[in-house]
Amino acid sequence: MGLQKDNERRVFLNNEECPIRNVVAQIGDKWSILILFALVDGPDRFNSLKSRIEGISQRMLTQTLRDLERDGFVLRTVYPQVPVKVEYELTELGKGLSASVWKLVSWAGDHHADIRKARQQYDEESER
Amino acid sequence: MGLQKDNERRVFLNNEECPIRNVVAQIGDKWSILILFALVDGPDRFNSLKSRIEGISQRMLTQTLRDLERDGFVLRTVYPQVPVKVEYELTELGKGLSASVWKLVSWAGDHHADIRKARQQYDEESER
DNA sequence: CAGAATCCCAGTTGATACTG
DNA sequence: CAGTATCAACTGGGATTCTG
Repeated sequence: MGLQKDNERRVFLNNEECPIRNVVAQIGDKWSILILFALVDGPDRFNSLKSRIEGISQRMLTQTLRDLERDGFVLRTVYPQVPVKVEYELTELGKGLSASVWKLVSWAGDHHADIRKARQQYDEESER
Repeated sequence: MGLQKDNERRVFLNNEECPIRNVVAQIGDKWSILILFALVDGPDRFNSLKSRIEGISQRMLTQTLRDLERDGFVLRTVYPQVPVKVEYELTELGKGLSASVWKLVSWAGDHHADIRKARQQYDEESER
């Protein structure tokens, strides 16, 4: 797993086998999770995604979709019409990932107030 | 929640209230999760952490610990001896976060093979 | 419509040296 | 021991322009 339980537990980096760096880091970027969630309702087209995901540039949407496709989370289908139509949808793997990430986001949502409070308190204390 | 269910679901960015950007993005950096996991076994000292987390620089360890402390995930205790001793440990909030992240990492671990396979396949296909 | 290609800056990170 | 300070290098990502 890349995480090993030794006498002294060590946490590894640069380990090809490590899912933490290899997967979590992959979706820890600025846009992956947002795209994943934008697709949970069903397939969607490039420009539709672009308009639904606030603030994303076309460059980043393309790039992040490619990465997600590469990892098997997203399926890209081209319909050869004029003009061309391209649909993106979650694979089964992608749905699993989304569900799993969703739990984390839920936790974050539930504890968001605590975090903001801690942050505020920390900032106040460090001012003095 | 920052995520809203409209007729057309939109995903927001730059929303102060949004836990996705505010929390997940916070721990989506290069080191936070590693540090969190390094602390699940119990309190640890600065230099011990540094040696257990492979590849982290002292600068990044300091900085990331500060951020985690600010968010209320980590507690920092200074023992005024000579030389000084500083211990870091997870707060209750931090334990909750770790547990929650752990589920995601577990999922990643379970499906890591699938992801690597997809990645390999994608790369092979794009070579031609 | 759905991108590909460039350019370029701002923020992040690493390396190094110094300190209470 | 546990940092802080500084500077250089790297890189993610936005803006813009062009195309099948």
